[in-house]
Amino acid sequence: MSRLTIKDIAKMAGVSPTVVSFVINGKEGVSPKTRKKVEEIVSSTNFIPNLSSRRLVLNKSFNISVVIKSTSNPFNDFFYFEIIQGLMEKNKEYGYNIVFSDLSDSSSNSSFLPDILERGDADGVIFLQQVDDLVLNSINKRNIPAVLIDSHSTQTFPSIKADYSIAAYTATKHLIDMGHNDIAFISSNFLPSFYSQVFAGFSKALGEKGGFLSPDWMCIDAIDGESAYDAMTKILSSPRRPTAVFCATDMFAISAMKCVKDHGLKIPEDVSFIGIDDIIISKYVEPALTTIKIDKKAMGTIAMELIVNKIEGKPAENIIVPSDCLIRRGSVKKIEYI
Amino acid sequence: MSRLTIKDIAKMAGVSPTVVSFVINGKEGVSPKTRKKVEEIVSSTNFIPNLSSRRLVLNKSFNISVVIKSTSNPFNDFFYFEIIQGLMEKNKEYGYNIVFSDLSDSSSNSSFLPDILERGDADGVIFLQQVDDLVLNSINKRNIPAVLIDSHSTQTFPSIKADYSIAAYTATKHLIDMGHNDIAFISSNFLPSFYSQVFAGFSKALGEKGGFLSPDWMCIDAIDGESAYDAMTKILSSPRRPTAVFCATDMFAISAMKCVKDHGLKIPEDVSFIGIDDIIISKYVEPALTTIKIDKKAMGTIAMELIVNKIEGKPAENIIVPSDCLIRRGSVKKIEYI
DNA sequence: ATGAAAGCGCTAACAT
DNA sequence: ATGTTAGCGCTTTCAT
Repeated sequence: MSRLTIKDIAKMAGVSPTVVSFVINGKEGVSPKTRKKVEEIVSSTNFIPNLSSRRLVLNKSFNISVVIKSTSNPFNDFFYFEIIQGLMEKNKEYGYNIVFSDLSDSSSNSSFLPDILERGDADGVIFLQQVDDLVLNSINKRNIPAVLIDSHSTQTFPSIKADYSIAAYTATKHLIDMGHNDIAFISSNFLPSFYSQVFAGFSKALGEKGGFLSPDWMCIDAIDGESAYDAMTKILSSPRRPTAVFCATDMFAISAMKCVKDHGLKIPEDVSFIGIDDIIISKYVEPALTTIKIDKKAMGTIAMELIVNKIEGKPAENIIVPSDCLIRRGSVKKIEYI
Repeated sequence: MSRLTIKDIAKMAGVSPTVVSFVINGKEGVSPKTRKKVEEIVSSTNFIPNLSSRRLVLNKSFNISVVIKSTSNPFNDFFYFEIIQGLMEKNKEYGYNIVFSDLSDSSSNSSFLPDILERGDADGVIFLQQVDDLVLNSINKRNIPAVLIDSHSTQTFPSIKADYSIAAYTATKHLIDMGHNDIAFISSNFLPSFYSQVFAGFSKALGEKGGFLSPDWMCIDAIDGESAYDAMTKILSSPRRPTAVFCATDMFAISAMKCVKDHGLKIPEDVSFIGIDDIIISKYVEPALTTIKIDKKAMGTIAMELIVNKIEGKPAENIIVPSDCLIRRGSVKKIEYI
């Protein structure tokens, strides 16, 4: 027994397929009486119109592509997963198919895009985190509606970002409020826009307090857990030890904390730590990491709204999610001056 | 400028659409000469046939649905993500669209299935972790090819599982080999098949050594981090303290370790811990958790193979992934008898 | 080996 | 308000 078609329903209702189509799509121009009859038959037979034929005739795939860039870094996965939850939740309102691709997809063929985009099988695409400009150029050329999440690209796509300057300011300010003056700095400068935001926020907070930057304590080339660990080793080997360390990401903080513990020092008694992101794991490290929450689920939710707007031809502005939410846990000690 | 169609290519090559279709799909019955001509035009124009029309005529969606059950438990997410990576990686060979749905999808309508399955828009479905029998019954009724990952369902779908009996045995054996005799047990009995496997492996290892189970140290109703914490509290309040704790999941272990630390005890000096799963976070807790690795990426890879086999009508057996891989880290102390 | 033509299930213009 | 009909872009049967 194969599935019912719109023709079957039409026959059963004694009307034409057009009428059934109108009823299904909630269009005007059907008398209340026939509408009701058709609706009854549709619901009693559990009829669902074949999506493939709609795709063909409407020239719409009902797919939204979500592309993530595969890295070997498991921390990114945490970041992704929360965004994805937001995406899926919001999509329940829209009913698209959320199709995942890994950007390394494309390494196989000559193009830069995942297969689904290459074959024009997505109505829109959402990019998670950093994307190459090459990829974005391809998207532009093909005129595929796109939005960027937490990207630091210079391209002009609607994007949803955090304000890392505010986040860094809030974090540093907290350290200062807790009595810290001697604050080390660990960041990546791999993404210039990210770095400049973070540094701006950090130095603004420090400047307000009349504090200063100690070159021995400035590490700007961390890139992953390991290099953050190394950075911390270097900081600890400097003549004076900072009372607190500001880290541009929780991932850096967690690795640097490990370094401090390996040196036999106590957190937060000997050194305090603060991060940015509030990745899931931060709650579970010892001590739990004080950090600035970047609301990744909200990023997903908003991204979904933006892409649907774009697909429907409505305007879609850039959005910046609140980035000043301090999550106080156990990694920052209050210094009492007596 | 709209996209090229097979007709355009046919015209350019001076042949009929049929021939182009044959060439694209690698079918016999085209002279080498025309085949070559068509191939050249196809590749020079970057022609990719419209997937929607193939979907319609072939009655195939080219979608594989991956359904995850949304829980509030972030640990599950780690588990998912590794599986998903395996799925996506393997899918590069097949080229399906991997479409994600959250099972709570269905709460909106009267059915139990995600929309994509309800409307017959997936060629197959992969279920991650536990699924209700109600859902599986619906799948059966609709004759949708399905495979189960790490499910403890009694239904007869091809499934890819870990052997938690072997895992528990390996873990407990390691504790014993490290000199432990007094071993506490924390597990969930929520999924009977999971529980019986775990208990069987645990007691087998203990029995071989002539050890015994202390009722005070048996907790079988942990269900999440919190309850595992509580279970550990109870164990610590018993007259004698175990030297080691076996935990059926890393998540239980991590929470129970927190409890032990909160009691001012040291791990592994005072109490040793072992878990099962090797979730990402286990590497980062303090001390890093010794555990049994369940290869989740492999589970994803294999699941992809199985579902494609099923879709193509080939046989698809059950697969059990190796479950005896001990990952030694810092949470188990060797007891020296002097 | 190649081409003509029907048809997959729907939508939407166009009649009535 | 309702029906007829022509496609959407492919695959596939059937002629040639």
